Amino acid sequence: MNEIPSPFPINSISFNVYTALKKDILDGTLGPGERLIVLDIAGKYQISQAPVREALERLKQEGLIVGQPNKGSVVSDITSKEIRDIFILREMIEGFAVKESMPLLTEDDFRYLEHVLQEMDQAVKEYDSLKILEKDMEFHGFFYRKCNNSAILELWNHMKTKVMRFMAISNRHYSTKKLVDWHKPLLEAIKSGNPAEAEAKVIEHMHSYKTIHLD
Amino acid sequence: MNEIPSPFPINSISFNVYTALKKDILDGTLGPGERLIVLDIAGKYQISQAPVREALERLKQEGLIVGQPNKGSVVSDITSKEIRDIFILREMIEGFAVKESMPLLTEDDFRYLEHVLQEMDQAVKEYDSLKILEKDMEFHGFFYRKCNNSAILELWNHMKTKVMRFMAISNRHYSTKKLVDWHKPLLEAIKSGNPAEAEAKVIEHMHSYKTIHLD
DNA sequence: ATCGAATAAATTATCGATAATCGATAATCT
DNA sequence: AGATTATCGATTATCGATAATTTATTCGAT
Repeated sequence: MNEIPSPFPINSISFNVYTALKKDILDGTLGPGERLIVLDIAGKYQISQAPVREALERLKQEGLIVGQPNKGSVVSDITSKEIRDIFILREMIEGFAVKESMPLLTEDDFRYLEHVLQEMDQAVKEYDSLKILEKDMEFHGFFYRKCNNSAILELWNHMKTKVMRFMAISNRHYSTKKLVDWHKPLLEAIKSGNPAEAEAKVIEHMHSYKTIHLD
Repeated sequence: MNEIPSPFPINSISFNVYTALKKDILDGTLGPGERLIVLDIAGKYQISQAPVREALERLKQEGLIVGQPNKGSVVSDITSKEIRDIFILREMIEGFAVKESMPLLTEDDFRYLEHVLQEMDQAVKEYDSLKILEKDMEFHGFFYRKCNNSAILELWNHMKTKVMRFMAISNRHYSTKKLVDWHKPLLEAIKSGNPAEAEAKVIEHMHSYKTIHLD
């Protein structure tokens, strides 16, 4: 019954404005603290208030904006403390996600993961930090999807949004050659089929992230 | 900036209808699969569609209902698989939450936790399964709040809603004398100040839950 | 009888307007 | 002056109606 994770009318006005606002928030066009005024947005896109409200409600849900009763909405802030908290959490569960996924992985999966790393490599060469970030998320998200735990997958989607947002806001450029160097041995450990080794590598990996992202 | 967790006008029509619907869902008046038709609800409470839509959007956010584009909303189902997934996740993080909290706990905190257990004991004697459940959540939630990790606290609030809903739907009555017997040694281990021992007890505790809740 | 197209009914999505609320400033009182 | 109340502009919350979409029903052709 619960198959629909996006309870949002695709190709509807509300979905379009939601998408547009989300993009603006994620790429930093709308910075933290910026006010979102229903009538202004409705005017900008030449639509009525209803779909704007619906879009804002959705963004609230995702934590991208915060609102107070009768006082409208502002783009939410996100602190490095929150990101550190997320990486602490990831350190606890991502090893599990990888371990659980491992027995299920096929040759196709490995090819796919290698492909993602190739694209990441390419993005590094192009200094395209958004693309690097996306490929990084894709690589890690893969295991969260595969590990067959709905609670963990849901959690990942939440965390992912916040991390992406933080990277967009902070002007860290996330384009280090090291990033690819980190993922290759991790993938090798996973391919080797040794769960303990893979888990250790994941935890090490998370630790490195905390440094690159936050310190 | 992000202090407002409830972006909802209290004392507004939308808040009232949201509360009413939530109550109906949580106490089972509206069972899984039941359709929620905007105009019907608006008619029932003699209000217009807008606040109903807003309330539904909020319930969607909490996972209590699911909706498909242009097809309205139905009360969501929740499976024992989802609950099992949650306890697997809790097994990974609740030990951490307890360990992190331990150095911060005061005598007042211990007294409070003991008080909660007393109330749980009382609830067991009264066969009041809702109250038992609430006290259980309060006990465990305490550490999620104390552990100083926003991501983990947020996650807890999410998980809590689902577990409570599952217990409300399933006719398991959650009133076992064992429950209190489990918490007492857990609290003792925490009071003892030995993190490793406390963590072990937490994991054991989670394991027992999986049995009592699901098998 | 069964199928599918056409139509009707039900429901959601969107609209534009009105009412309620907020924050700031001006006016009034002590 | 200092504090309290009234007013104003801006914005949100709510409304009732219309448009768009989905679901149910009818009806003719096979």
